[in-house]
Amino acid sequence: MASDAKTGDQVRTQARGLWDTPTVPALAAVPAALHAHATVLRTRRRQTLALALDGGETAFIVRAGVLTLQLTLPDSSRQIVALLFPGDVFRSNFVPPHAEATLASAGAGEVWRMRLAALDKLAASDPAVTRYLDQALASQLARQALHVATLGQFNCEQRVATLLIELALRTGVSSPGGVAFELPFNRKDIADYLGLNPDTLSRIMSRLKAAGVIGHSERNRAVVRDFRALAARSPAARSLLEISGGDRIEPALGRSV
Amino acid sequence: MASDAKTGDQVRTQARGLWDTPTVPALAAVPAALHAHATVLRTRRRQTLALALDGGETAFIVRAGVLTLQLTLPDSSRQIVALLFPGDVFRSNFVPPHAEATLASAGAGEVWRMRLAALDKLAASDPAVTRYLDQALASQLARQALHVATLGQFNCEQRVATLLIELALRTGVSSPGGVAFELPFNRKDIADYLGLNPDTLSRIMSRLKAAGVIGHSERNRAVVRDFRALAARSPAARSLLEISGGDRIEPALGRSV
DNA sequence: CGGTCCATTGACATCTTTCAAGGCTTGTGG
DNA sequence: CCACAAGCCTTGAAAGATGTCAATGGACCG
Repeated sequence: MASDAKTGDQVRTQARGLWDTPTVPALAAVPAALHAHATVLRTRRRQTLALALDGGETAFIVRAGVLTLQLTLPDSSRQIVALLFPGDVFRSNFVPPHAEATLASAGAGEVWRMRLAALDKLAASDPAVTRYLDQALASQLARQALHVATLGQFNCEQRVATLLIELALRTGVSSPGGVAFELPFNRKDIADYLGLNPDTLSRIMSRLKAAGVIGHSERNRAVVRDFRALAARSPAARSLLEISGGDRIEPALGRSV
Repeated sequence: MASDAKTGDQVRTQARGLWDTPTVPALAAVPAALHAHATVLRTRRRQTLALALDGGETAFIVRAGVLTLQLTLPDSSRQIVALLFPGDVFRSNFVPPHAEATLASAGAGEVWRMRLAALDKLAASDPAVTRYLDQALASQLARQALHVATLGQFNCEQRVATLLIELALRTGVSSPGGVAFELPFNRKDIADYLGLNPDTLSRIMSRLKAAGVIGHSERNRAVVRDFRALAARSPAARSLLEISGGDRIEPALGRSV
């Protein structure tokens, strides 16, 4: 079955796909026109971005790093509603009223900010911008749908596996021990994203470590030792591979999921 | 405090807001241009709508009734990802790959269908269409964010209360016993939307009935006897009121939430 | 009238959270 | 360089919430 050769290929393919090229197809196509009209923000870890720019609606385009969209409803704890990766577009009118919404940078990153009106105007005049916005939105909505399914149907372990896969695909780099990546969030953040509690999350991570799926690593970093085993634990693995990893990686893992 | 007068006002206002006028502001503004280019579909209860129109991407605009977007991932049960109400727009490229997605009509309704390419073309040439699509999308994303928070943070009862409020605001009609509305879904559907199991849902409903919050009613219908008590059980009540009910209703309930 | 489907409800199993204790990492100041 | 403090992470035990299974009952349909 030439399994040795295949394995070698997969590793190479993964390393390339995961690190050297833009992981999100849309990112490559961000129209230059946007840059000209946007303010470039360099964000630090945990920095929050004001949603309203002196009263007006605002649009954000993620260029590097990861943003979190947090929502706190009255008498309820915080939910991290979505993770925004490079290429993603966020508009301040995407958040519900009467909710405390926060856009925060998880790690260091770069964000382009502009007035919503300016973006609209740009979109109206430049078809490339329109196409880009459409595509970015479709990708985000698809991911949001997966996230909803994750929260609604998955158990603890499946949720954690799903997040690890998503982060590995987005920000992972192939290294001797497996795919390594930053965890730009602390336990509480991850728990709030996955709708579970930090203690439970910690237990799951310990279990995954014990099973050899992920490795021990420093604070704020993680290493996936056995990507297939991880993928086997998330019903969303195939979908995430296609969305985040592109076609390069998907065939390599198609069989194992 | 003139509370009698106020109560009277509230009831009248609610009845009007909930029934006689379009509940979604965006709906009123659906550009006529869309109608000319769309196929009008009359949907029956449980009818599914094919996502691809002979190979091409498709767009749907809900005019009447409620649609459900269902997602089934491998080795996982079905999740109803979103409810689509009149005015909402759905594009077939909003669903993730490698997932079995279904768009289904909950009750009888009317849907406009057109090719995505045709809609894009229309949006490019008609600013009113663009504005409408933007607004519809923003509203849907805001609701989706609430739904994520609902699934991630709310307990059973809060989730059920949230759905009841949403349906009451969208499709409810003020009647002697309270606000009555169709439940276009069976228990399993509701459970799949809220990420819980039908038995649990049944228990919650019984508890709400016992508490006098909702009334007994025929199959497929529900009556909210005490809207305030219901609103008090959902952290998302205020947000839903503003999104779905418009400003007419919100002040009336502001104090009780 | 009987059959079928769906809703309800109890008993029990399982999963998840809560609470509390302890350990590890990081940063600070001597 | 070490000691100490603060914050975060880990882990056990117990409680609570939710899911599962099975029996029952009620509504609709032929």
